Amino acid sequence: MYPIGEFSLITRLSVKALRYYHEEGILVPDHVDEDSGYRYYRKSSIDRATAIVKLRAMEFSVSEIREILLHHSDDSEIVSFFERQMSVLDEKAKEYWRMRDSISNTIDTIRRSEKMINGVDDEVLVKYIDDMIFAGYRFTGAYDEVGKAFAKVGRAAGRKIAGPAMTLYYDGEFREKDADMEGGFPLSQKIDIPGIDCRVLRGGKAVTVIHRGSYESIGKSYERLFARIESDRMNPVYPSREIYLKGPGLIFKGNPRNYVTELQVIVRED
Amino acid sequence: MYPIGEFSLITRLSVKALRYYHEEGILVPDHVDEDSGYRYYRKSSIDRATAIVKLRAMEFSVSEIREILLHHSDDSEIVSFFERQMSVLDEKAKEYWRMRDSISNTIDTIRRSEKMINGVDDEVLVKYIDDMIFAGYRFTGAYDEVGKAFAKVGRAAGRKIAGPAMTLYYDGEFREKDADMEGGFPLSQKIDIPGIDCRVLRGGKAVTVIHRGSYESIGKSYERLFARIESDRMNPVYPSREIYLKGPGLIFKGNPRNYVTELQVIVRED
DNA sequence: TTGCTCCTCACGTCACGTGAGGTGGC
DNA sequence: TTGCTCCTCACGTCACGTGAGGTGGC
Repeated sequence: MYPIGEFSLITRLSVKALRYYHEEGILVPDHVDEDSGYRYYRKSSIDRATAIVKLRAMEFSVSEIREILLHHSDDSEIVSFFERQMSVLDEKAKEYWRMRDSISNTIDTIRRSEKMINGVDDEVLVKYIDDMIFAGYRFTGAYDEVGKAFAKVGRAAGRKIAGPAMTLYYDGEFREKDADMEGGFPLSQKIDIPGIDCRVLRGGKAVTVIHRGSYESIGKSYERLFARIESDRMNPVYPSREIYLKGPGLIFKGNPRNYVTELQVIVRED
Repeated sequence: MYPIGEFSLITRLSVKALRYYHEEGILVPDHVDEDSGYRYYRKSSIDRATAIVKLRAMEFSVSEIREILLHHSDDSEIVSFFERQMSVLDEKAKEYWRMRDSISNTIDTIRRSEKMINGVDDEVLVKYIDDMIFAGYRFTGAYDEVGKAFAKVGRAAGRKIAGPAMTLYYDGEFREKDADMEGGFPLSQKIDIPGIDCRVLRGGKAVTVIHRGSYESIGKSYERLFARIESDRMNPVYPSREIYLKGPGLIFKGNPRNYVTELQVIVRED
């Protein structure tokens, strides 16, 4: 007969755990001294204790273990318990993996954004834009409704997103409630999802400018950009583009004064 | 200003959760009526609430969220929190996967054992045994020390184990304390681990018998087996084999009366 | 007498869920 | 007056960990 301390060393169960298992009735001492209340365990109780250790390691709850120990004494009888528990653990593993993956995605997005706004030039520039794979959702509405397009395309493209959100504007003018526009993302690979238009978006010579601050004041940056187009006698080609290098984040909205948006208008010289 | 119920619908946080976040100071109502104690939230608090929802979905604790919200208001500032949390979730996912895998292994082992004892013949038989890949650990000692060999080989071979535990006996006689024996498992693939001997174990014509019950009475089954070898004038080739078709389980020891062991002695006819 | 082992409360954990019992405005 | 929304306790969760304060045998 072992007192609780020795039995604890043998079974690698803490003294408190042994007392708890006694209380819960899944591992009752073989003898309890009436005067002192000391618990004593027989050698033969070691098997039961190690079975409990193994079942706990499989994350069976104490009450499930009670159920198992009450009715069964052979491995082959509890295969169905194992099967159920396996799918429980499987789900948990997958769930944690999904969460991990989502955080990883978030980190990537933030990092990409940091890189892109690193050392951008605030002057109006003429530059050549590369072709890119782009997935977008086109609709007619108010300018601030574009968020739903990002959400739609974002869900569909997931890990294939390769750059910041963009909006394409098909009208050559300002329209308060019925602007024709398309929100989406550049991708690393083509996708084929109904309702989403994924194709190669052609680049070319473009006039661009960086807008810093909230979207309300974006008109002033367009003014600078179109001034240059006129002075250089270039012809704008629509859709024009807005690229949200840094906008509201995934967790925090952030301070709009720190938002960074690139405006791009492809031009044609006749 | 929204009362708590409306704010709950907007943010998809339960009323109780909102009260708890108030108590914990991470989401304080914008106004609390002094008389009634009613909580009211401004529209501008929705962003903070959705940030909390997203951080909770990443399994940040409430106190971590308090820390984050106290000092930060832009995604780019909390990348290090994300990185730490990602590795935490990564570990959890892997841990659950290991547990899942271990249960899956346990199930496979039990199933295999059930299959093998299904319809075995209790008579002494002469049959041909196939070659097999076998990994074993050979040592000299008492018969009941073979468990350590199974543990050693089992850890090394893991998923490659393809059948029940076996012992090979190299002495042609009974030896109480210094038997020369080897414990191990048949494998599906060769392994190369120092200290463990993995090779093809040759089969051949053999005399076999099934022993049912505890190992203490195994002598009687050997008696039947050797009686047949003698009566048929065959010559035994060592090592002989014991195959534990059903022995103590991974969780329960089970009842020794239900143990099933196959004894095999390869024979040569001159 | 001192140390050691053991005992029984009692409280804490973490993020809420679930009543019980009561109030104020439409 | 009735319903509805909200309020504040208070207790429960799950498997123990962590003291506090005390006892019995060597």
